Amino acid sequence: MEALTIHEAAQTTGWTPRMLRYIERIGLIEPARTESGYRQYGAGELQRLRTLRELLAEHEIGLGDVAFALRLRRDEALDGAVDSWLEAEPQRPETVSADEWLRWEQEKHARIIAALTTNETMETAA
Amino acid sequence: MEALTIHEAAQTTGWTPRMLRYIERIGLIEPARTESGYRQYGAGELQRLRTLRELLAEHEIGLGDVAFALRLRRDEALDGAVDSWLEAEPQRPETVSADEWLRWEQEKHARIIAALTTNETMETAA
DNA sequence: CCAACCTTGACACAGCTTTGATAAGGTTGT
DNA sequence: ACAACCTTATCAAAGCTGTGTCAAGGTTGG
Repeated sequence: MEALTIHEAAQTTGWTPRMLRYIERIGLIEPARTESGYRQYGAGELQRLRTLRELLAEHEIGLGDVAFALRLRRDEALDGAVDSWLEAEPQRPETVSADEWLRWEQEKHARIIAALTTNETMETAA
Repeated sequence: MEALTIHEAAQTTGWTPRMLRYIERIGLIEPARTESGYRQYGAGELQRLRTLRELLAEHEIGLGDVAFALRLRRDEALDGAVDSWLEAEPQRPETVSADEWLRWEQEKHARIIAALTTNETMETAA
């Protein structure tokens, strides 16, 4: 036996067994099962359970939000529909020039990397 | 002057004034205001209100879901964090080498003990 | 100046989400 | 063979979402 049971996994990750089942039910983490149906949490799942906790805490989001993000990623039609609805959003302070927009897009990637590789709040306050 | 008041906008879009205020509160559609604070719905907003209805109905999602998608789009750090968490999704026990597994097993007990002594919110075994 | 709008704020309620507890029964290791 | 796990299903409670309605007061147009 190389995987942890649900109680062991709960203990090492800080969740409760109940929540582990719930997290499975909403499709976030689905551990393998033994012949007889016992859940088996492997190292990958344990790691993801821990980072999931951090994700929720650091950004004040809920499990349902992550589940929705997953749904977006799996349902291309939905993703496109939502995205194109948001795309039309005329909320920007003022219409930016094509130049500014291009630059924004180019810097976007760098900002994401930065956000992921630093633990600090990025105060690149424009 | 071609902007509609909240009641007029509600009637032409199928929402209620109450919901239009709610939709504004969660950041989805924020109409301009007159000097005295009256909401002014323009053609663009009316169109978006109608397509928002379709979006929700066609994909069985809620306003909160769209609000979250908007948040993702505005908060790059959050978007990156969620995305990278989901990225690791296909991780399964067998993706981990036997070496790592062995080490994991050896440390398992210590981890559980540590988790128990540093996190007393889980006094299960009730 | 008055009716008919608008504003924000609050109370209310159904329904869904999140989480716990408990029951009835199967699996496992010693 | 028995304790200590595991499973699913169900009941329950706290909290959030979506929505209506009403109140107190400001704005507007005829």
